[in-house]
Amino acid sequence: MCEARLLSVCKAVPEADLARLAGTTTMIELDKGQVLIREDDPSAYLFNVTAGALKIYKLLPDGRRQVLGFLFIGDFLGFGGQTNYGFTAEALTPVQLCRFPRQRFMRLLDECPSLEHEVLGKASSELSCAQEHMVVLGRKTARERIASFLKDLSIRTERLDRSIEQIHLPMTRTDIADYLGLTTETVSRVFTEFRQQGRIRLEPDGNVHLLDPSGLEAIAEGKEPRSRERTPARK
Amino acid sequence: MCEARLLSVCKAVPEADLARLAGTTTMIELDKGQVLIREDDPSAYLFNVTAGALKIYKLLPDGRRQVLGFLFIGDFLGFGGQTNYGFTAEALTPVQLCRFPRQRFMRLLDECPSLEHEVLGKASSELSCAQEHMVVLGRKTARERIASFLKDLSIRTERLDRSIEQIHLPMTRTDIADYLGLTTETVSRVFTEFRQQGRIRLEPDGNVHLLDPSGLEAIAEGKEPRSRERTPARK
DNA sequence: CGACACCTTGACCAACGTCAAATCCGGTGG
DNA sequence: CCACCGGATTTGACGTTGGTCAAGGTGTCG
Repeated sequence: MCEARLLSVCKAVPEADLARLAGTTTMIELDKGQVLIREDDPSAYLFNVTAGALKIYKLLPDGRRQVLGFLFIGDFLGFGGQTNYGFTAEALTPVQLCRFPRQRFMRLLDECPSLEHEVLGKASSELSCAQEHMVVLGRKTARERIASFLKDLSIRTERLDRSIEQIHLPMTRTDIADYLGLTTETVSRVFTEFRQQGRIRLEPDGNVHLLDPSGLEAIAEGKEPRSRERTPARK
Repeated sequence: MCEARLLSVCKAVPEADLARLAGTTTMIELDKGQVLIREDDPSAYLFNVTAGALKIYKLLPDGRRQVLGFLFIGDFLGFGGQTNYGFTAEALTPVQLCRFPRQRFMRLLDECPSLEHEVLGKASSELSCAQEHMVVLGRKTARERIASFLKDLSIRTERLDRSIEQIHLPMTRTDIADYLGLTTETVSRVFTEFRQQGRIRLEPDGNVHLLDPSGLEAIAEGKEPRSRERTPARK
């Protein structure tokens, strides 16, 4: 009977089965900075975020880090690797989650097709997000990456709150850099550039106002004039 | 009753339901270069590759391209965007596919939990692949990207054929570049470097021999000293 | 044999990374 | 209330990886 139920996978579970789900579910709380799951650990549990924000990331042996995404209320966490987690998850803020034992949850899927539908839907939309992010990482410039990032957060914020032109960044510049395949310095420089251009306003507490959403949108989509464009040969 | 059945999602369908699935399924064939689905088109069908290879990609307005992946026999294609495709799919070789009407297929999922399990499994493992590729795109050098690419193909080849140290590249250098977030020139230069170091042998028909799998593995994982070359060139 | 698409190679260059230092800011303790 | 500390952020100078541009090579097919 959690408050986030309408946002979570649980919304797909009919009343009759809800008790069974609840019986095996534990409420978990984490402080900022605490690690929820560790890459390559056996995936004994699945989770549903009911409050707060997390980052998930993978590490290379030499310490390079790729942040795969940020999770907020309603996000589901755990599918992917069949037997072991494929990434580390760490709290960006104090976090509250529902924890489901993996085996039990999987068994419940058999008996509750609407739940499996819901989970498949979550997996599909995560896959879409991942594919969109590949475009960002593979083909966009630093400015385009930052603009895409701000736009994405704005859209996700919109789905929860209603304010679309003010967003909150619970993560550090380093997290953003590791998400976008950049360095903190580059992230900082682009933020400064956008600020000086009047496109955003940065507050010290991590709030950001999008003063020029459509301009950011244009940059994000690569519709902005770039110095050199691939146009039909000029000679 | 297709030959690829044991590799495809259909393997999860019990005999009883198989007729219903078959009744709505069409066999599709494409020539090299033909487009199967186009980004943003309504997703009326889902597909299962039964022969050949395809690439899937997204385009930016100015023509920049990100190849999201390559599909081979057994790969499933179509989930993701709920109502429209999220990418274009184009044949790299002559291709054969099973085509399922989306609506019908979705309805069949309700009645056949093992099929839905299978699809969810495919979606999950695609998500894992996508996340792994984010690390490649966001945090690896050109050499590491190429080494990762060769290793991935080697592992996928292993699952189908048995040869792990000889792989085939049905795609062009440009496709590889657009998959790895590089340019054709860089891909070509790294191939040349690996060839000169005796790590690979390139044949004109697209076959590649991995002469030094463990060296490539080390490079792919970023375990290689970031400095200069290694091992004497064997040519 | 020639056209064409693909691939390789070379010279140059710029976007972004690296390294270093200054600044900001929240928290802590006197 | 204020001085101080440490981590986060910003800013600047400079370097490098990989992109750009251009030319030439190679294989295929009609």
